[in-house]
Amino acid sequence: MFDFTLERTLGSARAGSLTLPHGTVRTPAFMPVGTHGVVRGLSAADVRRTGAQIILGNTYHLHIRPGEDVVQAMGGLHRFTTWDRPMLTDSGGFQVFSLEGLRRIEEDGVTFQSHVDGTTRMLTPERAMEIQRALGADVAMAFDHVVPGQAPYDLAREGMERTLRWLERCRRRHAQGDGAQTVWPIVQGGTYDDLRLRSLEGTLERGPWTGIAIGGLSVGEPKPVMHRVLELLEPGLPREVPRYLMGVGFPADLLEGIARGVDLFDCVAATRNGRHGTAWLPGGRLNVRGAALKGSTEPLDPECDCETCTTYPRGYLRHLFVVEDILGLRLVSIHNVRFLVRLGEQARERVLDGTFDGWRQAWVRRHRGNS
RNA sequence: GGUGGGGUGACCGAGUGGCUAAUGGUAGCAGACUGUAAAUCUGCCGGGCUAACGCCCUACGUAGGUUCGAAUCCUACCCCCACCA
Repeated sequence: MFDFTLERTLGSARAGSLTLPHGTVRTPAFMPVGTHGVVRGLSAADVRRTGAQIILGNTYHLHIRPGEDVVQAMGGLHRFTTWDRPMLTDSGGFQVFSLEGLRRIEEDGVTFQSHVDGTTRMLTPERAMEIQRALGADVAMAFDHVVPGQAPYDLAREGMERTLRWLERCRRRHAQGDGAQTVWPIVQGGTYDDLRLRSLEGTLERGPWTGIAIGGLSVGEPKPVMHRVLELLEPGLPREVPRYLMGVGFPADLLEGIARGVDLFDCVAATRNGRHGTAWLPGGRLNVRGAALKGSTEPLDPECDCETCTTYPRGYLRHLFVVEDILGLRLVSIHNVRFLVRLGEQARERVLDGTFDGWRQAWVRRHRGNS
């Protein structure tokens, strides 16, 4: 039910096949984020057409609305969303970081003040696992304590050690389940090498795992630091399970991550930028609202095969943003998601045929700007 | 023809002697966004010079006037709206 087959390695880069209850995921792969059970603005059919093989949902958000009991009663997250391919739910650990000011962290768990209605909600490692079990995604994530990229050593250590203690609790609660779902641990440790290595060691001690995630990156730290942490961890990561770099990233980040041994990525930037009118192109990002696109009959990205690029001229997409029609948000989101999914597909081909590294370097060089 | 009201920057619209290159809003332009509190947020928005502080020019219908100083007061004219002839 949970299997990962490594098809080829090229330096640290890998190509593999991850089999989950709802299907197989060819890696490397980008996973669109569907926090509320929807990849914002896109229908399940839209997402399927981007070639996405697996999408995310979020424990915290779905617990608040509509409630995991409602989702479960409707047949689980797959039936609820009509997305019948693999799914992964994030544990709510990231909200410990992003909802700073609305939450209080204690050893037992985290008390959130709902950003929706202000009600108090408690998330513990056990609760996070129970909620995810009710949601019923293929993969559940361990409940972790994420700290900012600039976090001082003591805070990073506290978050890392707590994440390990919580991991033990997640593992135990998960062991009481029926085995229909797997759980992946998350390596923390901020930007500190010794903490990262201790986190990895402690995580592996509590294994074995069917996958392993690296969290707490792209949360404000400089890019070279993220690369250094990935390079530090890579040799110690088990070869036989997929590695998931959480919350990353921009197009170039995918390639840099793949080069450093990462198999799976997720990021809200594709859809958020899409809604905000920024499109990713091979040469860098483009402001779709920009006056330069007025009247343009060119496709958004002539090299892209997505619905948006094969159908609509730039001048029309700009118009949609100018008149604030929701179609514009959807079309650029579709393109950005397809852009990342396709980047994963291309990277996979290049790993399989042995030309990944040169291709990646040329790609990143061409893709100017820090997008 | 008479009476009353009104003409402010691309548009709408404040302002009724100095703190006003002129509140707000819209439109326009640029930027940000990385396990989604985000269809959001930020900046610019008369012209010229400057890396910047800043300096100069033009500007509140038109032309004069009063005043140390006017978008704001006075005079004439032009135009718009309403009502009455």
